[in-house]
Parts: sequence; C-alpha cells; structure tokens
Amino acid sequence: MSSSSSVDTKKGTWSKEEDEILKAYVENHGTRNWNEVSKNAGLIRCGKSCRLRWYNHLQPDVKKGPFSEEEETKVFVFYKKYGEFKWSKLAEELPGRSDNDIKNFWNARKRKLERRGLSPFPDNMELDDELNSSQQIEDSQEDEFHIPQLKFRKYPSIFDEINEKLLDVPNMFYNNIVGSTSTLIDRGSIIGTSYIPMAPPPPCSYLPPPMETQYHGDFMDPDFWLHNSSLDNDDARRVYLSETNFVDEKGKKPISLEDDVEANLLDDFMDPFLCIDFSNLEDDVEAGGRLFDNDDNRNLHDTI
DNA sequence: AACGCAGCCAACCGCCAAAGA
DNA sequence: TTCTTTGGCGGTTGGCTGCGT
Repeated sequence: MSSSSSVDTKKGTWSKEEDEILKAYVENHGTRNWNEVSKNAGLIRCGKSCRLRWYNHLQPDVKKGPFSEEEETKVFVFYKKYGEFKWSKLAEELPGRSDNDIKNFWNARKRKLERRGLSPFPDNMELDDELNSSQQIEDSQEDEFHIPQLKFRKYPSIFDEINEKLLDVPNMFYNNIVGSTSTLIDRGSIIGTSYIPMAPPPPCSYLPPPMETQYHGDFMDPDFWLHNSSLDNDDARRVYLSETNFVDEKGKKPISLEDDVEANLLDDFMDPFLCIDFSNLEDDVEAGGRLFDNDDNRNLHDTI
C-alpha cells in the first residue's frame, strides 16, 4: 500500500489542531506532494488523508450546508447530459462542492426516494428526449452499461412484459445476468438506472456469450447467436464454459465463472442458458420499431 | 429518560492510471 | 522498458445527531 497502511498513521476524525497545522502548511508551501505535506507539517496522517481533508473541508472556497436548488438542478442536468454521474467532473461544475459532497447528496437522495418507491430524479425530468439525440447515444456507447438503459426507456410495454416475468427472480439474477440493480425490482418497474440486455431472440432469452466476451451485455451479441444457433444447449454450454473469458463489469479484472457463481451462491441463476418465455416480445418489437436503431440491433431484428 | 431507527456526512478502502525513478 | 510511488476516484463504512416511540 502506498500511503494508507502505515501502522504509524492516525485515522478517524480530524482535530481542530490538525486542521490548523495542515491549513497553515498548505497555504505556505502548497500541495505538490501530499506525503511530503504530511511529513513536513508534522502530522501523523497519511498523504491521502491530508489531501482529502484539504479538498473536502479546509480549502478556502469550500461550501457547506444543504444543496441549493440551482446546485441540485446542475446535478440532474449533468446526468441528462452524460447519462451517468462522474463525481469529480460534477465537482468542477459546482464550485465549492467536493466530489464527496455531491456523492453524499446523491446517495442520500437516491436512498430516501427509492425507499418510498420513487425515482430519485425530479418528476419534470424528461430523460428520453434528451437522450434521443444521436450525439447522446454515441456518447453513451463508451460505456456498454448505459446503451440498453437509453433504448429501453422508450418502451414501457417491453419493460412491463419483461419485468412481470422476472419479478420473482432474486436480485442477484438481475445483477449478474441482466445487469440491473436490486432497487428496481423492489420498485416493481424497470426505469431509471436499470440495464437489461438487448432484445433476446426466442426461444432462449439468455444466449451464450461470444467467445471474447467483455461484458455481460454481450450475451445478446447477434453474431454469436447466428453462428452458434446450430449447437444444442449441452454443446454450447461446453463451448461457453471452456472458451469464454470472464471479466468484471469494467471489462478489466479477470474472474472465473466458478468464483462468480460461488460468490453469488446462485448457480442456477448464473446459468446463461436459463430460458424465460418472451413469446410476446416479438409483437412488442414490431410495435416499438425504434428499438432496433443501430446495425447490431437490426441484425438481431432480422434474426427474430 | 431510554432506546431504536434513519439520515447525514466524514473518512477510509481498494483499484487504477499517471508520473517518476 | 519495468517497477515503484503518488494522486485521484468511486464505493462503502461507521459514527454522530435528531427524531419518534
């Protein structure tokens, strides 16, 4: 550990004296190296702790107290613009507020409202129109986990259909196969931060992923389905288990299927061949039309 | 007055990327 | 080019406080 595991460093709440020492040192010498700041100022804190204390509490323009209406609006506008929260970027747009402040604000709001079955977003916030622009969709494709969210929000009939069928499935099923969040299941409708794979071709809802799977989202890769549809389930399962490289949701950290399954204690629900009847989906797709608005999805549409 | 609970917020942890040696 | 250190970030935890019972 670079800076946080030393047995000599103090942890916990900062005292007034420590604050004054840190403030005086930073104002006189700056913050080029936080470990040096800690050492030279005579603090028994790690550099990271000093940095956090300075940026969140001690620097001159730091703002405390509840968020103003204007600040709240900026948070939501940011989400509208980028389709996700980046606390540090948001902090740049809210002078005086640290990323930690904004994160706390949002998490508290989210927890409170979702507990009541409400969306954490304001009632008058129309995400769909904004996200409908080609630029927004293009931006969102940098993160696989937001593409389905943007598209599926447009099709409440499909949401309801899918959700109705999955409501009884434990949360982990969503988290690992569908990729949604548990709070959505509690709410009983799929809106907000949910993520559901692209429209699954019948009869098997959850297809084997492509050989070079990077995300669970690739489960619905239409090419893979086209190339492997001749395999029976047992053969496809063997291919899937032996050749798939599992990684975490960010696509970086390798994980074994066994680890993942064991961690979640839900072997059955981790089964990518789990079949759920989406027999009505085709009608929904025809009715929705715009669901298939890029090349991959057009292929999928053809498949169906 | 005592207790439990929820909300808030400060702080920590672990991961990662950039910078430096 | 490789290894180490540092800073930055997001997720999470734990303590404090206020409120209701």
